[in-house]
Amino acid sequence: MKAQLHAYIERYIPFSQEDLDTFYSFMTPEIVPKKEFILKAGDICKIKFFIINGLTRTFKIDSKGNERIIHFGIENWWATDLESFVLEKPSRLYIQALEETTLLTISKSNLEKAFQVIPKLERFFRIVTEKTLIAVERKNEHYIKMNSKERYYVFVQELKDFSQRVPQYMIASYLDITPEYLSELRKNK
Amino acid sequence: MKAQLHAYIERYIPFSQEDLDTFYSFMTPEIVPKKEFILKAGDICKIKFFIINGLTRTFKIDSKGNERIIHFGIENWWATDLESFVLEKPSRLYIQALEETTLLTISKSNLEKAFQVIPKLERFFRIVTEKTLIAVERKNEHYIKMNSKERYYVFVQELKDFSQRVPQYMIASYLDITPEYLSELRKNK
DNA sequence: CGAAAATTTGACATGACTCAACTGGAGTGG
DNA sequence: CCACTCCAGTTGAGTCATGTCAAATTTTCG
Repeated sequence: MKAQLHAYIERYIPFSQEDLDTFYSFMTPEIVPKKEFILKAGDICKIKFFIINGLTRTFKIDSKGNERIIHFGIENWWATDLESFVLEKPSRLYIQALEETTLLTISKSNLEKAFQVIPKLERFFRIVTEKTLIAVERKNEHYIKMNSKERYYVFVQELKDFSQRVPQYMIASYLDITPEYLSELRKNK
Repeated sequence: MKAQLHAYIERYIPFSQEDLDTFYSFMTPEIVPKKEFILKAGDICKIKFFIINGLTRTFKIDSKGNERIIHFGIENWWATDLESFVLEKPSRLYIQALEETTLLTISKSNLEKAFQVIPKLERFFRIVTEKTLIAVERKNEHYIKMNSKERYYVFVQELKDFSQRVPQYMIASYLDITPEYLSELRKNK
């Protein structure tokens, strides 16, 4: 777990074993069973979760009461409601484990301490945030500006194995399609 | 101009006059006339632009040849194609001044130098990137998951004065609606 | 095995787009 | 300062993609 975190960080910056030990000491491992929530709307997101393995989904409830999946999280991703975390305001999002998921958690206060002790972590999180931003913008460009059929094919093509782990109605939700219509699309392949 | 940058940075971190002088020495001011492009698709985005005043739009050309506006940029925003800038690959975006626009530009290599000389800039850009990510995600949540009418009303409500500076067909493009249909929506207010 | 959840099917409704034509201002040049 | 052009915005007719709702079918899992 520690080694995995180390490898992940070293993708972006050089990081000594000492730094790793220090950073790791601010974190708490946690195993979350399937279906359990790690964040609920209304709560303030005070913890960042680094996913060691497993699968999460982040979703909100729209004005009609439907769940809308915003993104999935897999190993080596951070699951957080950044808006809630940064601004310390109640979240509008839910984050739920779809499989048994192993996490490394770090509280906001511990993260700030870590920044003080290991300044290069600022660089690391700057880069990680940039990567996340790029991914989010690419999703928008890719998906939103296509019609449903294109979106579905791009999704399946890019994430073939992943699309097996998730029920179809969740993929529909993520792609902003009704489950019925997605079913239609699959038929007329 | 320097003072404006200083005030902007100090929103997020304390920043001495010396640091400012150093940082500023890596930057180049530039005035871009209306309609001019500061980035074109195909080019690699090697420069970050900080907008002192004026107005830009970032857009792409979709598969049908239509312009799709991704976002606007006003004073105290950074205009960049982050994906192109970070990964050094050809951009798919255009960035164009809609009004005469004053910019502070910094090249990627100068930015890296600045990070080395002023490590706390890492923190600054970490925070700025987080803010940007929050804004992008909020746009998605707000706009994309609503129907056109709702999107339009939210937009006008939140950006009333701004919506005056921009022709209607650009607002339509930003909201992902055809200009004809937006016209329809406005009528049935 | 049985109940609950997920997927499919079909009939119908509608939001949003396309295309073409028209209107009205805002330059621009003679 | 008029005539002309050009561009943004509006209108309307027709169409299509996608959504809604309700029911049937299949799959999953305790």
